[in-house]
Amino acid sequence: MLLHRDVVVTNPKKVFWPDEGYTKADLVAYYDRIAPFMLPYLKDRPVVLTRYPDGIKGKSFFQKDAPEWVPPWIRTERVYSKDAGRDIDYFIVNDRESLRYVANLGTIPLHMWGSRIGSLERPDWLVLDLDPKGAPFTDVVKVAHALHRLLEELALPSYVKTSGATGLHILLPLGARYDGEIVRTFARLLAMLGVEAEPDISTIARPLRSRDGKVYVDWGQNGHGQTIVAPFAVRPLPAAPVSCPLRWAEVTARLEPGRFTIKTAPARFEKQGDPMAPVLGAGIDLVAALQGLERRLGR
DNA sequence: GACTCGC
DNA sequence: GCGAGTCAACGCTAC
DNA sequence: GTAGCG
Ligand SMILES: [Mn+2]
Ligand SMILES: [Mn+2]
Repeated sequence: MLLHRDVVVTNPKKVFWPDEGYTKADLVAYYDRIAPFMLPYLKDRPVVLTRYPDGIKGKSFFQKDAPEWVPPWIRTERVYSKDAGRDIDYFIVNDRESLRYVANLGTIPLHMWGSRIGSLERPDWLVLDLDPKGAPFTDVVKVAHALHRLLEELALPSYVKTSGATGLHILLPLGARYDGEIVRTFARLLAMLGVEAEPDISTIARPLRSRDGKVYVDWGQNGHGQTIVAPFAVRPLPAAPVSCPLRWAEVTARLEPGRFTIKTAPARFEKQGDPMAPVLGAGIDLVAALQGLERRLGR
């Protein structure tokens, strides 16, 4: 492997979260400490950085294309973008120093593809993103439970995390077994069934104005080049909350997603381990799942 | 945040 | 050596 | 073709 140099934090005392006084050094220290839990998810995936070089109150921008000047030990992978009509050299964050490097660029959240280099057309998970738009978080919990019940009926394993902001993400393991197009279709079907179970409080309608007060069941992040906020990613919000893997038993009306921050999350996972880790393991049998759904519709 | 350019 | 200027996103659906 | 959304 190319020789790494240790990433020295530039401007370590720069305040990134003014209300709390958290600094850029705090951000990098968090990513450094959570790396053992976070890196398995990032491994071999194109990532999208959301950079806030002047902290959460400053101007931000997305970054997909790694500049020419990144050090040679930073891995990048070239992926053709049809829409942009060009190649993009995505950052690949497979080790602690690379994570420290992108954090030092002022990256607060990292988003990641659902698929890996070598199997870019076959995602490792299906994701449903439950987003309250003016809805109470307790409604997000209700919709999550409706989906969890449905998935249990179908004998499908699922894992849940906070988005770090106001929503929840439900992931099903796929093990890169299926083409993204099929996955997308199945995700839309699951989203529709979730809304069917909780029609008064959820929707799959895309326009923001038409979903006010409801939980948006977003299946659209399943697809080529689509991303989700990585588990353990930090959000540019007061208190520096993080996307936090949960046990299903924790998903109750009393769940407070804001409790999980760069200050509280590391101890939690060092103590309890990561309940979402199995999503990276063996994938479900989609054909059997569709047969199960057919039986269910027959009743 | 980090690079390049002009002075 | 310094300040100024520049750059850092795309995929997809619904209309 | 593109506005809207993530
Ligand atoms: Mn969301
Ligand atoms: Mn700056």
